[in-house]
Amino acid sequence: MHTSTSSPINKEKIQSISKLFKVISDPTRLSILFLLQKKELSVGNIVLALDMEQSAISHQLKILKDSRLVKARREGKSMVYSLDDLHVFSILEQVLTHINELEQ
Amino acid sequence: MHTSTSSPINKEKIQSISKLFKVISDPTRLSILFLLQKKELSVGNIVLALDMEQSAISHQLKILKDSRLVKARREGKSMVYSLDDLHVFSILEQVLTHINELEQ
DNA sequence: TTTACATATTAAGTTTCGTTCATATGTTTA
DNA sequence: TAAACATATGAACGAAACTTAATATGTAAA
Repeated sequence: MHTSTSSPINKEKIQSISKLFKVISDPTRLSILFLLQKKELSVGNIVLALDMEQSAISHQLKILKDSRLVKARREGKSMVYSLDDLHVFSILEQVLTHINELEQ
Repeated sequence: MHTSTSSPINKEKIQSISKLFKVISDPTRLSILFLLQKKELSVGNIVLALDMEQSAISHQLKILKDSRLVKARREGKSMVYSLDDLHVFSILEQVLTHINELEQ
């Protein structure tokens, strides 16, 4: 099947795709996504896991949330984040396969 | 199958993945990749198709080539570029599907 | 109802990145 | 071999993005 026949690639689509890739091209955001694959986590726990400033993590979480890749809910004083887009994660796994193959 | 069991995600892997995504997160480079999916093209033809400066295209082609996503061969006075990594293109197609689903 | 805790937000500072301009390199043709 | 053509390269500029520092907001506990 050709992508070109089923859905032509116009400029808007290029923009959408590049925006998505830009979001998941930052190491911090990528790390957060891989962390959340295992289980949902509070901001504090993400900060601990990645050993970064709380403010930096919050900024990146906002970008992930605005892109609808993660969602958040309040739990007492904490905010608990989890993946909101499993399809994107399957893309990440495919890339991991790609990287692993390159290593060999 | 868990990625975490088959291949743990360490910092180097995160860096590799983010580098790859960074390369394909630029609209110009993405456009070039989609153009080359259909057929190989000379620099001049890519310039015509995207209506951009020759220098800008050359710079982006270099980045794509350094990342081993495209390859080049000389043909007379021209350089002809083609995809060098079909696996990355299958990732792009999956993303296209993702985008198309979001539209509906 | 203060105080402590957890996260979000704003602004500033620094770096990274893409484009443009000018020019160099390489190839063919006259 | 000089001119024309095709592409690559280096420097400079502006914009975008990430981090940090300071502070605001929201929730629970004392």
